[in-house]
Amino acid sequence: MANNKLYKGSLITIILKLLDEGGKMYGYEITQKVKVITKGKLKITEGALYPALHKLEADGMLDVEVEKVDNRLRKYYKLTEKGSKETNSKLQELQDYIKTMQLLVNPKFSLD
Amino acid sequence: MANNKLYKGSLITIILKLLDEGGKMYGYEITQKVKVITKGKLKITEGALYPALHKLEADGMLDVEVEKVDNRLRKYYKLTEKGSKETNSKLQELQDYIKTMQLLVNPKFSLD
DNA sequence: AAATATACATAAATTTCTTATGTATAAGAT
DNA sequence: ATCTTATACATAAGAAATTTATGTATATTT
Repeated sequence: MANNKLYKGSLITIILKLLDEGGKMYGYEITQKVKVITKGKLKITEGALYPALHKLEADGMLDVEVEKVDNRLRKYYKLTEKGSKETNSKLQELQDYIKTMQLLVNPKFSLD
Repeated sequence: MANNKLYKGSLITIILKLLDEGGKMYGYEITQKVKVITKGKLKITEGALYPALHKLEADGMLDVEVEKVDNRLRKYYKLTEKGSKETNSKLQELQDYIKTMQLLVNPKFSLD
């Protein structure tokens, strides 16, 4: 993703949040959107993205709708109700993670 | 660590930062310190911690010093100069990660 | 005509962590 | 006295997420 191991574990959160905003998106579109938003700093690889989308679908988080545009296939994904709840949960986990990490690395007060 | 996949990839950063503050610490001490600072939210397991310490040592980030206290063994680790630089680098990566993730999940402005 | 972009997919290998297990001493509880 | 918990290290099997490497196919740009 970015030669930065901290992104490990973040892919599902990113996908869910983009779908939460974007309404419905297809895989390739997600990779491009992430590139634009992060100004190229973060690149979602296909080898990570597609299995992640398949897993989210299998877990009932996403619904799929296949379309053919310019004779090319697109698989549009959108959040199910379950996926919408999961998005909120994942975003909360991200906020918790950030708070906890800042506790660990920003020792404003001595805690001994 | 916390049933939150976002912590994946964070262990090295946590260890390095604690050693940066603590001067020298031994493994068990690190697990306890993390528990205290995070009020029990984050627990470093031994199965993750010890291999991580060994790897950091092998990579020249840490120096070891064995001590015997109350007839029990302690392996004190401290940052080498290389490890000190790596700490700064890892902390920068954490700030970058947080900024990028906030860009992705806090769409203050429409970017289309 | 060749290279790049769009659009999907999977499989082997790697990395990181969990879970389980093992050894050994010290301290606290019953 | 004995059992449990705490202190202190260690490793190995398995799981999960991702990287890297391929593969197919059509459209667009050079």
